[in-house]
Amino acid sequence: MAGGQEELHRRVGYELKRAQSALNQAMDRALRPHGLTVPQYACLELLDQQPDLSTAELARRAFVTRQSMNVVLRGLITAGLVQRPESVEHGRARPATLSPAGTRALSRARRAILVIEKVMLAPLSEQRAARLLIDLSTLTDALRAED
Amino acid sequence: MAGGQEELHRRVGYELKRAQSALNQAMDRALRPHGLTVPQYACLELLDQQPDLSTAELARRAFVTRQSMNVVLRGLITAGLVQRPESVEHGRARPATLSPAGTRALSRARRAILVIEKVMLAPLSEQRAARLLIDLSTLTDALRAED
DNA sequence: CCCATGTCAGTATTACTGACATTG
DNA sequence: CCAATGTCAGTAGTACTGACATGG
Repeated sequence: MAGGQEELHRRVGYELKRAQSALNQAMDRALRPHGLTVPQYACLELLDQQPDLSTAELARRAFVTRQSMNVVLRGLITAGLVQRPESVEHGRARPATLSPAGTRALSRARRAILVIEKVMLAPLSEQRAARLLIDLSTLTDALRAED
Repeated sequence: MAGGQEELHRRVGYELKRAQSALNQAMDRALRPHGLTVPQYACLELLDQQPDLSTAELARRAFVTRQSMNVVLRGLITAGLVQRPESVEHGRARPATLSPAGTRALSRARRAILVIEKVMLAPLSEQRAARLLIDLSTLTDALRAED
């Protein structure tokens, strides 16, 4: 109950930032040879997991605004990795899907990323890694519940 | 040994990003009324913990380049929160320090940030929070060791 | 009317690389 | 000569806000 909690509080932001910074840098280095940025890779993963997502939906899942996601998406379309219909019969949302080239690019990029994630988790036991993910998720939910 | 590890690997990047995104957003909202950005606040904290750091040293501790830190620092100097000597007797490094106004601004901002960090850690026991920080640090070190 | 979406426009901040002079 | 620092310049990519039209 003493100052121990204060210390924890002061460090959680720092450790999170440090971890994300290291991961981001490592991912960026790994993706560069593939001509992808980290947000672009994230977008490809989202579309692979669930095709036909709209820009707005992709934005929510990547934690950015529609406008930012639109820029990322445009880059991927220009590169021929993502396709979107010019118009749709119903509604405004134009669902995006991976092109064959996009699927191939994601496949290659994913291999590089998996190596990084494996290295990162290597020092932890499987149980401990699982608990880490749960706790991270708990933190996030606590923050988002404050809105 | 089965596909369980694959699953963990696939999720660690996502959970880290999600947590950082939520924290960043919350901090940004909390700091805006104080006229500070997240990197600016981080810089003030670093200078409070250890005054007279050079731009390059601040950059290393904030995980950015000298050039980026210089921009952040210039904003803080313009706002009158940080002071740097025009020239130094010895060497090139110009140590930065908090001005009285900077100390006051940091003090106010820190209160807002501590609330956020407290909310974030509230769902975890002290022991579990401590373990989380240790594990995060371990992950980061594993990544950085790869360079 | 309301809400979500897509999109245009403008801007800010952070962040990077490259280059160069300076200091020890 | 070399390493670290500060700094100028240019650029990229992400991200934001504001605004407006459209579709259900």
